[in-house]
Amino acid sequence: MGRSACCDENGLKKGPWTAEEDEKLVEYMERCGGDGNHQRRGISWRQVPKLAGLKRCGKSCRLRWTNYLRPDIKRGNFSHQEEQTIINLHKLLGNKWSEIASNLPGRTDNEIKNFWNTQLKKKLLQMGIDPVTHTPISATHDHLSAIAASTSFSPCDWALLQYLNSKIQVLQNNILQGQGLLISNNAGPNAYDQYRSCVLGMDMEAAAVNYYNNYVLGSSPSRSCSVPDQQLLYHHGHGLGYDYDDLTSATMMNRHSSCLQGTSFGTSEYDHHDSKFAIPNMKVPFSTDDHHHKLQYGESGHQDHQLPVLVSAATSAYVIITHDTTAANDQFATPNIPHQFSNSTHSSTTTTTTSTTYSTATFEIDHEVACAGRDLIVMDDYHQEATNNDQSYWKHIME
DNA sequence: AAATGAGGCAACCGCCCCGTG
DNA sequence: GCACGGGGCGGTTGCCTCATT
Repeated sequence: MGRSACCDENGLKKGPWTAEEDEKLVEYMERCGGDGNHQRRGISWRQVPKLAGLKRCGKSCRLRWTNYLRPDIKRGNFSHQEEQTIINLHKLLGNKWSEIASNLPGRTDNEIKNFWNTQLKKKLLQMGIDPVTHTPISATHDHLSAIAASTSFSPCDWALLQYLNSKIQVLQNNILQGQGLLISNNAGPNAYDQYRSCVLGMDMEAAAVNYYNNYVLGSSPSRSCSVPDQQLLYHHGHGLGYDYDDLTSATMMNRHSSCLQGTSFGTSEYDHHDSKFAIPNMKVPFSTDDHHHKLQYGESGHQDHQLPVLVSAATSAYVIITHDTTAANDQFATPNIPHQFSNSTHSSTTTTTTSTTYSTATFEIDHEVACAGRDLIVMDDYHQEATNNDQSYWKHIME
């Protein structure tokens, strides 16, 4: 037997709340000593309207209080940081608005849900990102998405798959160009390949062929997946770091020279300094384990804004560094530009959102640099620029 | 100036989960 | 184990505002 809706009871008001009703509810809640106290006293929300002198159902009171009248609610536009937090959490959690809200002090699930539905969704679509899957909208990626959804990867596999994806892009490009299935025609070994071969003893080319034959052409996934699609789908060389502290953010877009030209891959954000956002069962090369932390920055160093980028020989790439220049946030100077970009062309723009001003500089990684197999680590203004080609470094932080 | 449409957002609805008797 | 009530949650609705015609 279904339960009757709480508002079905006779004489109860529905619809928008008046100032007078708000006042009564606030007065009652204050009398109770704040949120939750009435519950601690054993008073249910159902009793609240009676005690507060309201002709509303308890549920309506609860919603009005939690979504609007609560004193700790933050009003006003969402900041750039909040936006990014929502996007990142939505990527990990989906439509778990309450869970997302719990990470945004002063914001309610309803508010976040509305903000997502009315603004963020559109924004992502404009960027060419599917707001449901957070993956680039393209046939190629849809195909890979389907594969990713049914396969599972160990931490090492994850890194491997990034690499394999770059190979697949090459393959697909070749197919498009009628060149056949030559997996290594234009991609010489880079430092990353060498690292994998030498440290892990893996034959990358063979692995790529194998992967492509079995999982792409053969569509024969045999493992279960614990890694979100988008992590697989972001092209090898995609930026993986993201600044949660709103000082500098960076996005890596990677495109293949022809088949993917013009395709926006959008952002690939991953909070690598706060484990609560970490994707389960995934260890990324730049994980913030203490060992790495001390190794790179000493006991008290920071690495929150470190943005490692692996650049495949098969790709050209852009790095977009977005720097928040909102007065309140501009505590640090402009981002360091890694010397890898010193000879690269770049452009810059300044964007102002409702609450944030940020400048965006785009740097094209020189193809020769990419082909030289440089493993780039892009640092923000907070830290020293760092470059690391050192296999021992990667070995260190990946183990 | 009036009509219309679009977008934003507060509020509601219905389902689900969990605790309790 | 079952029924019930309370609370929480996500999806949806409908009102309000503002821009456009």
